[in-house]
Amino acid sequence: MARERNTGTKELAAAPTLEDVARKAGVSTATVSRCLNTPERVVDSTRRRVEKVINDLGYAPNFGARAMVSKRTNTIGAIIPTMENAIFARGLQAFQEELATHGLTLLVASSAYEPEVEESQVRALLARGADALLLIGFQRPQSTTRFLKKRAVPVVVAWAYRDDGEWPSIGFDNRIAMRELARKVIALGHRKIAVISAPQTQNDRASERVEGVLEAAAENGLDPSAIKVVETPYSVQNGRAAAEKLLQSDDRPTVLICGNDVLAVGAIAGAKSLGLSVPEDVSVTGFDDIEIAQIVKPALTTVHVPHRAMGREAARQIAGILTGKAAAAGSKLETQIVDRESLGAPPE
Amino acid sequence: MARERNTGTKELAAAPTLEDVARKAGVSTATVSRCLNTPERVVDSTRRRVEKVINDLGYAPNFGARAMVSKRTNTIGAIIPTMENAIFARGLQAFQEELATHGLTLLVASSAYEPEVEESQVRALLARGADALLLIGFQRPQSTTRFLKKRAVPVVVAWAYRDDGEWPSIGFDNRIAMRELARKVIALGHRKIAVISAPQTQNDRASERVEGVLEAAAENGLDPSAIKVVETPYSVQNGRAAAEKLLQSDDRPTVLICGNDVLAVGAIAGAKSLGLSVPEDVSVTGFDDIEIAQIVKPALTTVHVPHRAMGREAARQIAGILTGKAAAAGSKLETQIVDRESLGAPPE
DNA sequence: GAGATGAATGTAAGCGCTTACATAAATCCA
DNA sequence: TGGATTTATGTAAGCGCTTACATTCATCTC
Repeated sequence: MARERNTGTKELAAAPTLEDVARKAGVSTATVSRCLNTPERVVDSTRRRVEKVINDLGYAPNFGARAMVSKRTNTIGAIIPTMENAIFARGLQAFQEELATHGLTLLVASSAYEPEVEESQVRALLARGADALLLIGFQRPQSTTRFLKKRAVPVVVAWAYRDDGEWPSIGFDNRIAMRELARKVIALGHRKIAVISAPQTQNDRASERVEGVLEAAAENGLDPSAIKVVETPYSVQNGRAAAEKLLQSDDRPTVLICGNDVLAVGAIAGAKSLGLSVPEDVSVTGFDDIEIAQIVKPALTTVHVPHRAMGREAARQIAGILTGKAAAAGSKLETQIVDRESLGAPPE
Repeated sequence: MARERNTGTKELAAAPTLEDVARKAGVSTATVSRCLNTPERVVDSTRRRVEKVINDLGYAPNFGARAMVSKRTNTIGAIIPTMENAIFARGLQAFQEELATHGLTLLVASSAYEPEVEESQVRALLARGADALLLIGFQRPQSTTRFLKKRAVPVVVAWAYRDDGEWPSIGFDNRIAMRELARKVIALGHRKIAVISAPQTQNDRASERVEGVLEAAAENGLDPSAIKVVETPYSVQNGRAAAEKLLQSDDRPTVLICGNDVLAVGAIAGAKSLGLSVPEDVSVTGFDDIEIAQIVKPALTTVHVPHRAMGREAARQIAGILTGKAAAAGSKLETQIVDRESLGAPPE
């Protein structure tokens, strides 16, 4: 009677299978499967009996087996650079919520900003049957792109926008957004500008933002090469350290343009620790407009990114591709400068 | 020659299979499988040939098929209440890192603090083959517990500690931690205490923290029923709104004890918006000691939770269970009050 | 009331992989 | 040099599921 299973050293009780349910309910596996997938095709009395057994046994269909035969997992993979800070959290949440309304499940992996990790996550997610992928930014090794192309996986890129990119993208133009902010900074009279950026290699968002600053400088007759650019991974601590170093140099900048809000919050802390007040002695700007930007004192002048709209739209386009309704066209979103307290005129 | 596949409307190119690789490399599927799993059992020349084909084809083994036959996925599922704020981020990151050193992969799902969502996530994660689960806190519907017991899945609970719990837990005693903090508050002279908590139903961390406050009050001869407890979901906005309401009441509390740092940061903002200064007019305390606690002005007096240690230890115990080395014993961690600026003596 | 119709259920193939077992080839030793 | 041993590779079963097709049985229709 008892089936011979689980003879190894494993402690996990063997999960009940479709067949277990079928046997106990006195029906065929096909009927059980139908109860799960097309209940209207099973007569009530049978269905109730089967459902009871399913409950009694604590049965849950084996996802792998199901995926293997139906070739569809309704799972979308997303690979974000980090979970540590809030940069991607809100957008991802919205992405998830919107996916759910289309019956899709999200699987998240984080690459720690390492291209090789990203590639292995891509493989892992596809092996797990992800029907489509959400990636951040365009910059990645050829090998990853080639692999993705070969597999012809639907891919959507977010947090960046490019209309001639490898894949449709839902995002904004990082360069232009930052250029606008830099123009505003320069218009206020700042001439000694320093930038605190994330490492620019393999991070197009970071490098485009820096470009934006340099462009605005050039436009205004400033020497771009005179702008100090410090690179350091996104973290409050790093932002603080970078700011302290920059502000202790002989030729102190009057403004610190930061690659994102996390660095900017650190920069404010760094300025304060040196006894400088923001924005009277030195101005600080951020990018992203995450929650913390409103909380820090002085509140951060930053670039607002429509995170939720971006996540939602990305999910919609993916759902569109998967149902064959529409080839995703990408979508360019607008950012907007949020004027708060941390940016003022330069001293004197 | 070409295999007949992918005849549906799907756009996804059929992923290459083991057999595709085998055919192209002129070997059997068993050999290809061995190249992947036990390369030392394949002669060099063959292995190199196979590896080349694997690369050319962009082959990645189908995870579902693999899991189905090997009964092991090396995947651990974690279900956290929310990804929105940073509460769980750091601990989860450490959990992940430690899992990786044991060759285990993390799959994260979030329940949005909804018990039914949690249960469905449990099922989804197990269907996906999770070898073990990390859950937050002990409180959940019977049905979920029953299901988990029936399946005999290894489960470890974090962010709470109980030595007589259903499962081993890696965490701390929320009640005692909060009681210590409340004692300190009362010792400073506060008598009009209000609590801003997350909704207590189905959240043992929240309810135990509230209990801790009431206990400290009772110990000190205060009437626990005189303590106002406001419940609102964790968010800065909600914390702010709750604080504003509380601080505008006739009998204004002199301290707002908040269920976590996110609410506390909101509470500080609320106090300020009413023109009250913290801690001179009203004190505020938090719980968790997330990054934001040091950034907000005034810096938050809060309970430091060893997030990273907790995540790491949870991962170790899970790895221990899975390798059969050790039955997880759980582990009680110590929290510690961090004295910063937001808690002072009551006014007058 | 006999054949047609349709609803409910069963049968069995096959998805991509691992692995026990079978076989073939290479190496060894007296 | 021939049989025993070792090493490399192949063969095929079976993991849990879905689904096309086959079967059974109750209802109709004239």
